[in-house]
Amino acid sequence: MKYKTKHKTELIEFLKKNEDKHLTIHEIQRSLKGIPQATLYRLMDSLVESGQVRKYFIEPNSSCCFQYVDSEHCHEHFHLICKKCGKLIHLECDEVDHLLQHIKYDHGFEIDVSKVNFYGECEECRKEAK
Amino acid sequence: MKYKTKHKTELIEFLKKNEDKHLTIHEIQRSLKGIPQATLYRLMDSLVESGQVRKYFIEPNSSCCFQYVDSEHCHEHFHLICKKCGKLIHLECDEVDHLLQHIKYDHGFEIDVSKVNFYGECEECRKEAK
DNA sequence: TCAAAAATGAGAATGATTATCATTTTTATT
DNA sequence: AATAAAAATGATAATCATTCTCATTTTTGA
Repeated sequence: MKYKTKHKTELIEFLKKNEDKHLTIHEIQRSLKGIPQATLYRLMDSLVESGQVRKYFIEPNSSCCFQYVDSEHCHEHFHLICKKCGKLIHLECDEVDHLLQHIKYDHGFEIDVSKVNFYGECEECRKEAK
Repeated sequence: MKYKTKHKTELIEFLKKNEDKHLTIHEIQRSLKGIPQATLYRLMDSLVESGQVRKYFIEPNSSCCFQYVDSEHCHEHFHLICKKCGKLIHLECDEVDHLLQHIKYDHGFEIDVSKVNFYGECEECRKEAK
C-alpha cells in the first residue's frame, strides 16, 4: 500500500478514533459501509505490516481483532481472557516486561505477545464461584 | 465418548506411541487409514475434553495440533511454541511462577496454565533469520 | 499528459472445522 | 441371549474466515 487512497485515509481515521477497542473485520465493515471486504482485508494487512495496527488472535478459528497502535501511548500487552464470562483484560505491567526479557535472554526465545492469550478466571467470576 | 470403540482404542494407542510429537488431524488420518475425518475430529475432541490429549494452535487459521498427555510424567508448565519450526519447548522456571502469583494476587486473575501457549521464535530460528 | 505501478472490487476458491441425520454399534438390563 | 436406550458412526453438506484471481480503475512520478 504505497499510494494514498480515500479508503485508507477513512480507515485509519476510524481506527484511531477507536484505538481503545479491538475490532473485527466485520465490525469495521459495519461502521465503514462502502469498503468491500477484500479491500478491507488488504488494507488491514498492510497496516499490520507497517506497524500502525496490531492483529490479535483471541479465539482460535474465529475472526481476529485489530487495534490501532499509538506508539506514544500503547505498549505491547498480553490478554487475559476469562473462560467463564469471556471478558478481555489488557495486561500491561513491569512484571510482564521482565518475564519477556528473561525468556528472551535466558531461554533464547522471543515471544510474539500479540499471539499469546492467558486463559483463566477473572476476579468477579472467582468470587462468584465461592 | 462413553463407549469403547475399535477406532478409539486404535487412536489412543497411536497417540501414545507419538507422545513426543504434535500431530495434525491430517497426519493422524494419513497414519490411521480407515478412520473418517468427521469421526477423527469427534474422537480428538473427546480426548481433549477428558484431558488425555492437549490441543495446540500453532498458527492461527491453520490446522491445530494434538499431543498425548502422560499425566505421570507431565507437570504443569507453559509451552513455548516456535512459529517458524513448530518446536515445542517446556518452560518451567521461577520467573514464570512469580508472574503467575503476581497476576493472581495483584490483578485478581487466575491463569489456567494448561491452556496458555507462548508463541514466538526459538533460538535456532532467530539465529537463522540473521 | 502518460505509462508504470499499485489498488480495487466482485466473486470464486480454499481449508479447517462443524452440523446434519439416517444408520449402526455399544452397553446395561431383563 | 434378547432388547431397548444411549452413544458413536460415516457420508455429505454447511459454515466461516480468509485468500486468491483477474479484469478494471486509480495513483503517482517522470
